[in-house]
Amino acid sequence: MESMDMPARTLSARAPQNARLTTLLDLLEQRGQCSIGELAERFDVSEETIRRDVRQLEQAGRVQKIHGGVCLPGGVLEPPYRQRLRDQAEAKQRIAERAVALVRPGMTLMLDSGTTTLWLARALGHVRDLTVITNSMEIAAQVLGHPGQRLFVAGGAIDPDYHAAFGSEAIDYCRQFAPDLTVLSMGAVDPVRGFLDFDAGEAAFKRSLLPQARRVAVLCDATKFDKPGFVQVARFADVHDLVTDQTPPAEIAAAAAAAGTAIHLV
Amino acid sequence: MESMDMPARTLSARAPQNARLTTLLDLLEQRGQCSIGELAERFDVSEETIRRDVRQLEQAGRVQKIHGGVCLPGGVLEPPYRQRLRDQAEAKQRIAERAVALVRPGMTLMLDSGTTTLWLARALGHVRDLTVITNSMEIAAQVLGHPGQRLFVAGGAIDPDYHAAFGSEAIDYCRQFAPDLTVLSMGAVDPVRGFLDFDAGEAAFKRSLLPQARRVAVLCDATKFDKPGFVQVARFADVHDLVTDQTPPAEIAAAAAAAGTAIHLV
DNA sequence: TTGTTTTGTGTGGATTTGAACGTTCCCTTG
DNA sequence: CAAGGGAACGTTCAAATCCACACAAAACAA
Repeated sequence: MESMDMPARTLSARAPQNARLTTLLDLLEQRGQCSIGELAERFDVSEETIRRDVRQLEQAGRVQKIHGGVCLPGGVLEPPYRQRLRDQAEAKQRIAERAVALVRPGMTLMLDSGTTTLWLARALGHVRDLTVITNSMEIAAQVLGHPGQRLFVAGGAIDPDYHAAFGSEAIDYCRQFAPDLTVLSMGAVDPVRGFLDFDAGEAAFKRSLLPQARRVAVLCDATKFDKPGFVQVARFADVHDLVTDQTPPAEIAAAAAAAGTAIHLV
Repeated sequence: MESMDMPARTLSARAPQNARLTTLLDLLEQRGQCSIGELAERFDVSEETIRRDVRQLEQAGRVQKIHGGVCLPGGVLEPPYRQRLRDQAEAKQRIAERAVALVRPGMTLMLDSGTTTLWLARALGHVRDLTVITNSMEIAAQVLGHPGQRLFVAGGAIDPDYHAAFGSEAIDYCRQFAPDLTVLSMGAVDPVRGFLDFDAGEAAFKRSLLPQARRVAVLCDATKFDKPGFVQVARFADVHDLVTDQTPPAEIAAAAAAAGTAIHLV
């Protein structure tokens, strides 16, 4: 396994063949972290052998190497939501700060799950007298830290990837609200099919929000313009505001103009 | 490296760096603030090393440096929530670790909002194949960080003091589940009236959980034994297990024994 | 036997740690 | 209000520790 011409992917899916690797993982899950020397003594092998094992497990994403030892993945320095925030972080943050201008004190806001909307929730920290409805646990945690903001959460089964509820309970719960502004993040934008997403459940939830909203804003960075979408969420005519960080392609700009969607650049 | 007969939380000297950061954060959540010298002595490293750790954590936004020590971020506006979390923190943590013994892999758990149940959610981090239902945003955030645990959240209007949903939507949502174990924290215990709480809404939510549960456990520290309650939540006969940190007064012990409530001391 | 995989050892490089030293900040005293 | 003492802070540098790579020995299978 030294040379890199063989894909290390072979052991990532199923359980490791080596008995020592499984025992090591068990030990880690029991203890949370171990030092290299400790493990070497425990298995009665050299420290270098342990390091090789740890390297394999790290490539498979099962553990995390640290100086002096090994621990379970999910570092202390990065709470889970921060990891996903890193992608296109500057662009998303700028977009979120621009979107704050769409919000007035006293408004009722619906924020769907998504990293860009999470940035928006953060940027709204100083706005008082706000009512926020969301299906995202991350956004809920954020809003709870903001004094003077009321929070309503759509519950149900929580998707472990998105940390949000997309089920029928969440859809039914949101139907009772008539938010002044509904803010959505989106997986892709297509000049013909409008706003698209990759996950069917997520898309169905977002679609259900459209009829209730007085105004709909979509936040997306420029990387979404040349991505192939999967499930349709909204047409251009459904969206009043599109906040993005780069001038969209001509076809998209034309479709937005024809449908009356205002484009806000940052 | 010493033997590991100590509890996992009090790490032996010379643990890997990441372990120190984790433990430092845990300590800070219990105490609210610590001095540099105190931490250096606690971890048996130089003060300079602690300062370097603190710098890292500060850059990650997890702590805040102050002259002479370190404290949790958030500043002057301390929500009552964090105060309760620190109150009797060691006792609650010990109680939570004892309560882990009531949980088996594969179980479905209902955890109500409360600082002791939040400690339990933390202590359950390494238990695989668990289904958790909760109305607490804090517990939800905690469980989302645990791989292999499914999460269902009861939503609705979120109480800004408790960070949890107590409304009729939450009650209705929880009615569909039949958890193997329902864990409640409680505001007070009375030999005659049983288990009591201070908030009517919270009490109504907890009461609604009792008929669904196969087994009910109450976690409460000893300070709850001589507090005057306000709203009744459950009788002794409704509760199968009471986990606490000190021998309860004779009247309470007698009432528990008469009703068949098992008392677990830590 | 031969070839492959795993393990142990040695070396150079990288990271972390602790002590020393100059600076900054807080608080008391005049 | 200013000055000064002292504690805390950040920086620098040497020592210790840890890590990755290379290569040889050992275990194993064909």
